[in-house]
Amino acid sequence: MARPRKFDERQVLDAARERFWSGGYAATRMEDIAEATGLGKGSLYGAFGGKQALFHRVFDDYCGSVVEAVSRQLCGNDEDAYARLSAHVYAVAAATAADTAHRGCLLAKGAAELAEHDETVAGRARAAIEALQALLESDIAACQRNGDIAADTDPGRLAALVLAVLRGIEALGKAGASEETLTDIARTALAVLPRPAH
Amino acid sequence: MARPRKFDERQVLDAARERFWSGGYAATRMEDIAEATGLGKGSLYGAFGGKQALFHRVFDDYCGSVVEAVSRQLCGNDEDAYARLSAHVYAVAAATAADTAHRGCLLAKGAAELAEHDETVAGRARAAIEALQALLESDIAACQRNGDIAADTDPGRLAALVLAVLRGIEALGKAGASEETLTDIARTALAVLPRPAH
DNA sequence: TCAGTTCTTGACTGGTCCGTCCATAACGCT
DNA sequence: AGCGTTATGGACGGACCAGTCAAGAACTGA
Repeated sequence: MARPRKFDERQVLDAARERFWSGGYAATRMEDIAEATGLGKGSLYGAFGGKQALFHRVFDDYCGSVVEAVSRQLCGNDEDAYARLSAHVYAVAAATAADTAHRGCLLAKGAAELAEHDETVAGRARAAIEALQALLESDIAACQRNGDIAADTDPGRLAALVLAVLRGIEALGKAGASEETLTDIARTALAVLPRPAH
Repeated sequence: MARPRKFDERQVLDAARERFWSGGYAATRMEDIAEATGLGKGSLYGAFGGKQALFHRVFDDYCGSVVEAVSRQLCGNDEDAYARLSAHVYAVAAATAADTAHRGCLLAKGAAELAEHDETVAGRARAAIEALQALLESDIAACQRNGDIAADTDPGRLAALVLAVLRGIEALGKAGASEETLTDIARTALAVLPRPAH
């Protein structure tokens, strides 16, 4: 009936994410995104509404995909729960160190720039953080059931601590800490988690 | 000989910091700062050179004052080293929770927005982080000498971990974590630090 | 009091950027 | 093929903003 879209929405969102991620919200121009995708500005506005709406869409997608990725890394049986936790913590350190451009995480960057004045961004960031904490808590509880972590500590508190360490690794990576430092932090954090008495 | 300045440089820097802190670099207009201080734009440019130069100045001052404040909190004799460490960790959690506007720390916010594209900001942030780590390490070493923390763990690594936790507390606070959560993280972090065997 | 220097102010410039608009293109249905 | 509908793309409007400039103000030393 009507003229079909020539572009793939997914690709446009990916390109937009790339731009917002490296430049930040304020410093990214809609024209940058238009050029990056080959679209005209009219199409961009027609499809997504405007700069803020586009960012919200990108931010939502990003938060969702982060939570989903962590969920895949942390869900499983009790026997491997500690191995999954350990792998996840090291993976965050490695990924942060590998991010030589020091862009950090879009979740952190977007929240830092906009959360104070944009309730939508703030709410979405809060929800993502809570989801991550819940995933960690459930994995840590599994570790406790399997005897890999002392059962006398509240798993929620340990999860909050681990989450803080992970976000801290991000932050230090952005400030230029070396891969060695970040890996050391990951190792030390895992090492200080309370082990059950034998 | 010449006409003296009517304004206090310190007050202008404070006002500028306030604006950059809540709005971010890109979203703050030089005119905002001019209005906040009652100065004309010409005076601002005459005294500080430009927007970027002014931000660098503000950022430098902020980093310096943070390091200095932490230094005051953490330096002292070995007997009180653990008490100082503990007080500092709780203080960061409390300060983050008290920051209801969720602006976080200008060091983190400025680095998040600009470090990728501004080598001066990146370098200054890195230097500040290293200074904070050194302060923590020296206090933790004092704790070890005094028998409050197990001496068989490298103080540098513990310091890096504590620093990551502190930065993580900041990040979670910005994402909307409750005061209770933040205080719990502080408590748990202190609790998991290795104690010497009796 | 006058000269010389530095500070102040706000209007102005040149450029940037968000968002709109419109002429045109592509498609399916009848 | 003709028509209605939706997508495209680029030019345009209007607002905003960093930085400049020129005219005048404030001060000191002679």
